[in-house]
Formats: sequence, C-alpha cells, structure tokens
Amino acid sequence: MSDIPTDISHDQHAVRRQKLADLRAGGSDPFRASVAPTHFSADAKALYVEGQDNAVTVTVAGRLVTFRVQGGSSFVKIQDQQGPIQLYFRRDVLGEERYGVFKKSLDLGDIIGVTGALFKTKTGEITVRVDAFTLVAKALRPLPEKWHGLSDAEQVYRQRYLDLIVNAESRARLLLRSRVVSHIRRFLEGRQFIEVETPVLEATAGGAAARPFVTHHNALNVDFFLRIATELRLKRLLVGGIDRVFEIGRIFRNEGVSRKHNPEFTMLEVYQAYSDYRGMMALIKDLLTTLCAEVLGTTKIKHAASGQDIDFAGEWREVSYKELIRTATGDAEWFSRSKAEKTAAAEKLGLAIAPAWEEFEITNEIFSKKIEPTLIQPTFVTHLPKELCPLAKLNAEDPTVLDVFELTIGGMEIAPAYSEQNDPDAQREMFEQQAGEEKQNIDQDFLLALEHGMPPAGGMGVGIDRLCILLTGAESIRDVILFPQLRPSDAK
RNA sequence: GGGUUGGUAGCUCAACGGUAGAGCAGUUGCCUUUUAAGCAAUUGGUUCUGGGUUCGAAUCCCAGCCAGCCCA
Repeated sequence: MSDIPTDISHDQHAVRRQKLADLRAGGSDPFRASVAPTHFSADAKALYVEGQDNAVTVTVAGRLVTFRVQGGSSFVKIQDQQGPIQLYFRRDVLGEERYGVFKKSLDLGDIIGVTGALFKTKTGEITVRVDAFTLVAKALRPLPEKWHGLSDAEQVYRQRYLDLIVNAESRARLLLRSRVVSHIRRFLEGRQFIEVETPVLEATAGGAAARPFVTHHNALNVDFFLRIATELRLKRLLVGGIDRVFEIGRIFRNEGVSRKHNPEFTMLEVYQAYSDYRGMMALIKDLLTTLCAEVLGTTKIKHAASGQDIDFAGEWREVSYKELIRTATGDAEWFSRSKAEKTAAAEKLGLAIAPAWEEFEITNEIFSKKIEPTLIQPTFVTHLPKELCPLAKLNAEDPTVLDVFELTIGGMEIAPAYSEQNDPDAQREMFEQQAGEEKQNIDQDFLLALEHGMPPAGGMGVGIDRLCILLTGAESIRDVILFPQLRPSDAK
C-alpha cells in the first residue's frame, strides 16, 4: 500500500535518521542514555605506564572523528575538550551482537562513551581496548571533510561548532584566548586589583569617541546606549575608594566591520590610584611578558605581516608622538605649520585629507596611516596631543600634550594609558573643548563624582581581541572571536 | 558606503557557451594493530536567487542575496 522502499543511501541525513529509528525500535534511545567519564582524553593517556598494557581502565567520552573498520577489529578516534584518543573495538571482546551494533549503528560525528583498558599499539599509540560502549547522542548530520576540514569562511563563522570539531587550529585559538584572560585575572588579582562589573546599558555613552548602539527600555520608557567604554564607571569606583579596580568587559561600537573591528569586542580597563601613566608602563610590560612566557612559553612571537620576530623580553622603545611626527614628515617645525601647509604635506605623503578636518586630525592621520603600522616591536608612543583625549592630564612642561602613552605592537594599538584627569574643572573644560571626530558626550554625573574627589591614578585599556590576534598570529579579529557579527541569514 | 573576488554533491574542489566530474563522506561486499587504513562495486546535483542573450548557459549580460579581501 505504499512506496516506502526508496533508496536513501545517498542522503546522509535520512540514513542517520533511519539508524536512529532502528535503534529506538530495538529499545535503545541514545538521547536517553548517559555515560560517566572518569577522565578526559589527554589525562587518560597520561595514566598509561610504559610497558604495562591493560593495567589501567578508564571511561572516556567524546565525538567520533575517525572510523576505521577492518573486519573483526576496528580503530576509531573520539575527541573531547582535550583532543583525540584512539579506541580499539574487537568482535571477540564485544561479542557478535554489540560489535554489529558498533559497525551498523554508529557514524562519524556520533557521541559515545566507552570503558576499557589502556594499551599501546604496534605503532606506539596509547589506545583504549573497548569492553563496553554507549551511544549517548546520534549525529543526524555528517561532519565536514576529515582532511581539509571546514574552510568556507561563512560556514566557519555561522556554524562555529563544526569548525571547532574539525579544525584543530580554531580549537587551539579558543583555548589560548581562555588562558590569556585567565592569566590577566590572576596577574591583577595578585596585585590586589578588584574585578568589577559595570552596566552595559547607559543613559550617556561616554569614555570614548564612538557611535553607540541605541536600545529602548520599555518600563522606564527611555532610550539607552550600549556602553562604548567602561572608563567613566570605573573612575566612579576610584572616587568610591576602590583604589585598584579592573573590568574585562564587552564594549559595543556601532561602526564598520573589518579584519580588525567587530561591533562588540572585549576590553580590559584597569585603574590604579596613586599611580600614573608611567606606572601603567611598568604594569603592562610586566603583564605582557609574563603572559607570553606562561601562555606561549616564549617571549618571542612571529609577526607574519612584517616578517619580524616580536620580542617582548627586550627593552621597549619609548618615543614621543611629536618626535615620531617630526621624523615621519622630515619637518622639525611641523607643529607650528599652518593648516594649509599641513594639508599639503599630508597629501604629498599620499593621504586623503578632508577640508573639514582640524589640524590635529591631519597630523593624526599621518600617525595612524604612516607611523603606527611601522611600529612592530613594542613601542610606547607618549605624550599625544591634548585634542586626542579629554580624560587625561596635561603635561606640566608642554600643555599641548597629555601625560599618556599608547602601546603599539605589531603595528596595532594594543593599550592606551593615561595619568587620569582628576581635576573636575579641568575635566569639564576638556569635555567642552572637544572637537572633530573626537567629540564625546558629556556625562554630568561623572563630573559630579569628580567634584567629590578622585585620587590621582593611572589607567589603561587593553584590547583583548587584538592582543589575541597578536599572540595567535591570526589574520582577522573573526579568528579570535567565536561568533563574529554577520548579517543574519535564514537557517535551513 | 565604493571597488573587487567568490557562491557547483554533506565537505574540499574541477568542468572552452555543447551529456556537470573527482577526492573524502554515504551505501553494499571483503578485511582482527590501523594512522587521510586498504581493495571492489555503487548512490547522490533547483550549479545562491530572479531575469536576459543564445539553437543551447554552471560558464556571457543585468539585478538581488550572502561571504572574503581592499578602500572610505
């Protein structure tokens, strides 16, 4: 009465659904089964004692990633958080029926748990000789190709789980990022910094010059902005007597998406009372050298774009912004030139200058396009022009510049730091004088807090994503963010 | 936002304007220490979408969608 027997052998989804249905019909539903692993894969392998096959029994679980059946015996590999471990299935150990289930019902991608003793194969691989196995999740969709992995960029980002299963480098980058953040926390906690969490939703998006995302709070019936920095909140905590404070927080900026920009990214901001920008220099150098040593096991990293090795252990160069500009333009009197002269000189360097730009914006275009990309080794660029940041203290000798630095590594801005402005009147004036693209919204509540007295402090921001790009040699910020922002697409 | 490259089987990729193929995966056999296991046979396509040109379009043209890269 029906034409059921259609050939589904070409449709892997249908084949796998049929296998699941058969299992359920036979009384075993994988999605109702469970397993209690005793070890992760690498930990299990570490238990093997040289020359003592079958001495240690373990239960491990993971996803089937290779499947090699050879008649009555089979080698497969499963993969867990720590990586792969090989399993050895034998008909004469499992019995005819269970071995048949193993061969017929399991597919690449299935999640299984197995119990068995460790031994070493002829070729020297520590392997579990399986006494019993349980299917605990049936994969109804096939894995990507086993050798080439998944390379379609769109699918890598949209289905990151597949990328993590089949591309070991992606998994390694994820693990490295986790260790980076973990080290930063331990480092700062070791110096008595206190970690806090401040609001993402703000009535005024301050602390940086950037376009914010806007959202709406229904109950209060007001628009809120997603924060573009954590700076002004953390400084309120300095006022409140938290002398060493940091936040590792998600920041949102409603701007372009590129190899170096994701609309949401992670920033460490750290503030230390009774310190200043020079104190932050020592702090970041210590943080990054210990970070490299611990996470990478070396203080030298390869920088593919320049072909250089970046050496974190050496002396870090310190050079003022003005000196870099004078050198790059070959003009010792650059800062007393007229706007017309600056424009002409910048255009001669091949830069496009908009007529509306302020003079400092012309100069800064030279810095960001012609100078910053060449600063490969760790470089503290100090004393930026006062227009570039309203939240720092002016330099005592040269009030046209700030007591700040911008740490640049691999041609990328990694960490800006300031001697923080704590004079409420000077702060208000700085806010009001802001011009051009650097204009920030004025946060009146913040100024009120300053009037209550904020201790002198050094403060610093560190872009975690960019730091991870540097440490992993990634080509794009999307390689260090698990789920980068993409245009939504209808799932199939 | 502009320029540019790409979108073909589950995945990785081929295919002068002339019957859309391979490897892996799948299916069926054989195979009890394999390492991208092997051997034999074999299934599988709305060529991103919509128009157009043409006797004939994966291929050429236009528009759109999505992604990568470069630029702003």
